[in-house]
Formats: sequence, structure tokens, C-alpha cells
Amino acid sequence: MELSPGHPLDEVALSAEFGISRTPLREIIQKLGGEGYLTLLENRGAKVASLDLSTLRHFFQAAPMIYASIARLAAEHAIDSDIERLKEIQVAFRQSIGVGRSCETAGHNHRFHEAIGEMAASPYLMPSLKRLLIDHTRIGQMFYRSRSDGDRNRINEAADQHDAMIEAFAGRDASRAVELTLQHWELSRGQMERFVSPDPLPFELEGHASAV
Amino acid sequence: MELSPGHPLDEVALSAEFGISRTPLREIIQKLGGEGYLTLLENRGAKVASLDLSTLRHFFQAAPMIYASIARLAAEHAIDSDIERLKEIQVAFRQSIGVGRSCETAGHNHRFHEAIGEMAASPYLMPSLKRLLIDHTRIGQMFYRSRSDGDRNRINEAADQHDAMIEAFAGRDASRAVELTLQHWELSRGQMERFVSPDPLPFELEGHASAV
DNA sequence: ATTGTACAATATGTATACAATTCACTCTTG
DNA sequence: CAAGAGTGAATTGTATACATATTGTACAAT
Repeated sequence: MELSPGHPLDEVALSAEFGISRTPLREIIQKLGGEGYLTLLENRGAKVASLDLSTLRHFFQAAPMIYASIARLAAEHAIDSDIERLKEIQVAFRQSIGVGRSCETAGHNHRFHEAIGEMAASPYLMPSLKRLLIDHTRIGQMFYRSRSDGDRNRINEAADQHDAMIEAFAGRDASRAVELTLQHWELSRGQMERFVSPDPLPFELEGHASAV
Repeated sequence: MELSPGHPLDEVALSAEFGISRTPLREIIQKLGGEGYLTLLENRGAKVASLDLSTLRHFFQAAPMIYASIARLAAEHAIDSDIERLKEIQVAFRQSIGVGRSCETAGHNHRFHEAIGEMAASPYLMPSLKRLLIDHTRIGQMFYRSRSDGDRNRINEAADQHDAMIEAFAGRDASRAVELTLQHWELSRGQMERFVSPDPLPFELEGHASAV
């Protein structure tokens, strides 16, 4: 998340940075490429996956369906140890909100939803969930970065929704879990749309004061 | 598909077999692992992904939803070159039925459905589709292997459905494409279920002739 | 002045050698 | 006789060196 989309990767520089040889680094790059973090080019190395308009459109199309399906399966398959794990992540998530490091908060949120995916235990939906979560975290980093009063309220609302979701999973209530998941998605979607299309800057037009 | 599920892979033997060094072979293994063909174990190499009962259950749960979603998007996004590609694959598919090599037929079928996925152009649904197709091909290999009259009829029916699907895509008819896709799925599902739970062997029970 | 070609530099792909971990077999001990 | 520890063989993980491909720059020709 430190590198912007499309940024090319230098194998020797990275291997030096992490203190490993090029061979294991290349294996990591292959793996990240397979997971969708990186785009691999033949004989031309790897670059950070891009996030263009078409990709964004597909993201908003696919996300609710996959998230809802995963939530339903997770509620059906939940065992006590899964719930405990979710609770642990949620504690860390709430703590990081207090501290205020956006990167950490985004990471805990990612892990929370990934853990739900693992509860669902579907090897066929998991790949798409992972791909969605990667870009959700990348797009939504602003969700946790900005610190206006409205944003802070929305982060706390998201945390409350996490708690409610945990309860639904604990009660094996699939339809409630789906319902909460879709509410959670709507909150996040609103925030992302607000980021993509923010309030316009104040302006003056031919001597008339702007309506801001 | 030559190796049965769970079979462990020997790196040196494979690198010798394909005439390449271990380094590029390992990268291929990493990639196949990420795509779900192989299960990677830390310090213990890779093995062919297993196909247990739980996995099979998830397969039947997830497949119709993903296939239908992909079909809808494919019909919406279809461009002429996509349709041409589908037609080409379909010709090869029909030819291989005539020749009768099951492995080839299964391969062409795989490519046909993968091409539909590429038409859909959704980076978020594609990973799950690929995972589904891998196991669909593995499970369904019997569909194209066995050559009873009933099976031969069903293969031809599947080919006819392919043609109908191409027409639906060409006409950008999303709901028709979804309808045909679900019919196609049902045909395949029936065949797979018939393989998992075939007619019982003839038997004799305490002197009474069996009803076979 | 612009375009094309050639050469050099840089980065990726591959092979081989070495280190570390695992597994199996044997030997010892209770 | 069984159980456990130790040793050795085999296999996986890592590093380095070399081959190959791409890209940028410089020079020449149109």
C-alpha cells in the first residue's frame, strides 16, 4: 500500500531491502501476482495492480453478492473457535481506531473480513473474496485515513456493525448475518463514493459568489 | 489430470521430465498452487489438490451462482472477437467428440467456459470461476471419458447447449444466457451425480434374486 | 530535424551449487 | 518387545552466477 497502482517493481532493490535473495523474492512476487496484488509482465517484471474505472465498476458489481454469500455460509459453518478469533481481531480493530493509525486499522479490518471468509470455508468463493478484499482495502484506505468528525463517526459505526455481525454468527443466524453484511457494505460504499466524488471546491463564476 | 488427488510431487523428477531446471519448475508449482491445482506444504513440497466430500459440497453450492453471474456479465460485455473465439473453441470441441479422446474434449470444454469468463471481464469473479472450472474438469472428466449411449447423447446435448449459448451471447441476451447456462449446469450436475452415485451392482440376498 | 538502426546497459529468466529441514531407519535402553 | 533418540539419506529452500531479452541512447542517413 506504500506504492501507488502501476508502480513497477525492481527485483534487486527489493531483495536488498528485505535482506533476501532474488529467488525467494521472485516466488513471493509470483504469489502476490496470483492473488491480484501485482500484475506480472513477461520479461518485463511486475508492477502494482492498477485500479482503473472499469475495475472499480466490476468491484461495485461483484462485492455485495460475494460478501453476502460468504456471510451466509460463515453463519452456517461457524464454530466456537472461529467466533473467538473474530472477537480477538475486533478488539485489535477497536484499539487501533483509538490510536489512530489508519494503516493498522485497515489491516485489522481486512483480517476481520478474511476471517469471515475462512469461516465460510468455501474454496470456490474464497479466491474472489480475497481479490475483493485486496482492492476494498486499497480503495478504502482513505476511509480509515481521513479524520473528519463525520468519518470518525462512520468508523465507529462500522465497528458497531462488526460487533453485531459477530453476534449473528455466534447465533448461527444466517439471514441476520447477510442483512448486517449488506448494511456494512452500504456504509463502506457510501464512504468510497464520497471519496471518488467529493464536494467540489469553492468557486466564483463571473462575479457571482458561489453557493458554498 | 494424470495424477490422482493427494499425490505428492517430486521436484527433481519433474524438472528432469520437462527438461527444465528446478527454479522455473518451482515458479510453475507456486502458480498452480495459487490457482488451486496443487496444495503447497511448507518444507514438504506440493501435492495434487484433494477432492473430499466437503469440497464437493461447496462445489455444488457455489457453481450455479458464479456460472450464472459470469454468463450475465459475458452477455453484457460481449464483443464480436469474443464470439468468434467461442465459435472456434466450439468447433474444436465438436471435432474432439467425434475423434473420441476424452482428455481433449474435457480440455476444449474447459477453454470454452474460461473464454466466457474472459468475456465477462470481471477480475473479481474470474478467480472463483477458474477454481470452479479446475475441479469441474477434474470431476467431470468421466463425463467425457465414458462412452455409453446415454453418455454420448448427453455430450452431444452439451454441445448443442454450447451453440445456443453462443447465440445468446451474440444477441447480447443476458437473461437467455443465464437460463441456458443453468440448463447446461443441470445436465452436467446430473452426470456428476450419476457418477458419484451409480446404479448398484447386481446382488443376491439370502436366496432371493435381485431386482436387477 | 526526424527517423531508423546499432550498441550498450540494465533487468529478467534459468541453472547449478549449497544450506537447512524433514523423514525413515537403526541402535540403544527401559 | 516396545519406545525413543540419534544418525544419515533425501528433499526442499536459498544464494549466486550466467544467459537472454528489453530498453534507452547515440549516431548516421534520409
